[in-house]
Amino acid sequence: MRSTAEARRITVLNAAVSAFARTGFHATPVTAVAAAAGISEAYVFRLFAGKLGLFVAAADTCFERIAAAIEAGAERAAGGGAEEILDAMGGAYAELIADRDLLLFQVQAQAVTDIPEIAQVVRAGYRRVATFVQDRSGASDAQVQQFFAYGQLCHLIVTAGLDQVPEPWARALTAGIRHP
Amino acid sequence: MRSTAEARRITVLNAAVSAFARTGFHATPVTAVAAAAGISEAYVFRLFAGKLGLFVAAADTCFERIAAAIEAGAERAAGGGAEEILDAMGGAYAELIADRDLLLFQVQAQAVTDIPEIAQVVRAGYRRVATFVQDRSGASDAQVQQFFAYGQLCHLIVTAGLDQVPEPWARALTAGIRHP
DNA sequence: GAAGTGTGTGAGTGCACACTTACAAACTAG
DNA sequence: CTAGTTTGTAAGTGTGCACTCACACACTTC
Repeated sequence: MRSTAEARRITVLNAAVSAFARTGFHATPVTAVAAAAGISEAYVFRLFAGKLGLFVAAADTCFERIAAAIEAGAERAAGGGAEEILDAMGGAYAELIADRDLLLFQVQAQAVTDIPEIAQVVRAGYRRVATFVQDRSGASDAQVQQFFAYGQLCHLIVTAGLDQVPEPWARALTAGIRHP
Repeated sequence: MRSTAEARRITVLNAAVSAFARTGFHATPVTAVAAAAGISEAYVFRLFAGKLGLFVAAADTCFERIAAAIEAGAERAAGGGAEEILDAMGGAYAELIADRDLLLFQVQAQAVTDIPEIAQVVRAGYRRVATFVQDRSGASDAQVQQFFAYGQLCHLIVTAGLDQVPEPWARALTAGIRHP
């Protein structure tokens, strides 16, 4: 055996997150994912249940990575107050999305929530992250809400490239946002 | 003449905003827009410079409507403090996106900013709205930033359908958000 | 060494869709 | 009433892409 199917699946998923992040669900041919993973298109279809199955699996790993990063961030502020923990989580998240793939994938996933299977995995992903943030930080509802609001602002900053715009309105929107 | 080209363009743009909002740029065939507008696909291509030209034009009208709504909201709080004006703008925006088309279109547009022409029109749209909010409300940078952060949170709430989720984490994220 | 199982692909198939072209009908100007 | 302009469409064309199938190679088991 050249490789186990499970190992291939992981390779393909990494390629898929990257590819879908850049061009989105509908504009990304699975040939592109296959090429990036170094295998044939046909085998991708054997490993996953269609393009949709691949996207959903990629979304799953995406949220898993985000949850793990936030969890690790929280560890670093263990014992601190709610705001300190939230801040540490935010910092860990900022580091994680420095390569932009995870952030852009979330944006792409949000854009195709008209497909029920995707809407479901997006909700499940945010449920996982949000409950963890809430439970682990012990922050108030309002604080948690603010945490996610500024996270979403980060999506806008990156997709619209606002950190490259030297005008006052863009400076106001990007001020103090970590590493977008 | 059955109709002027300019009138047709407006009809088509309204249909385009609706259609693109639902299924996004790549998954929306221009036949769908043409059908919704009640004309032939071929004529859409005569009225606009390709599918991309149509999308960009639709984005333009989208941000124009948003700016107009916020402007009208600001009028209602004329003479008030920064926070009152911001609040009135937020209320006007919340009313505007009750039908979801304008909100979803923004999400779709953000997802295809890998296409330079779309990135440009998105930036231009936010420039227009953000400068107006900043200038007209007289609010601080931080207040303006917060305004947009919670606006973006609204996108998440609607696309993921969080207002339909009766769990605590979802309640925390949606608390106090106006009419998503 | 034969039979089975898991890994992998080349070569299709069929369809959806962006965009074009040739043509027709309505209206206008003189 | 005719020549020109504008509004409008039916019927293509070509291409990209999701998905399939028949087939081949590697490895194991007995």
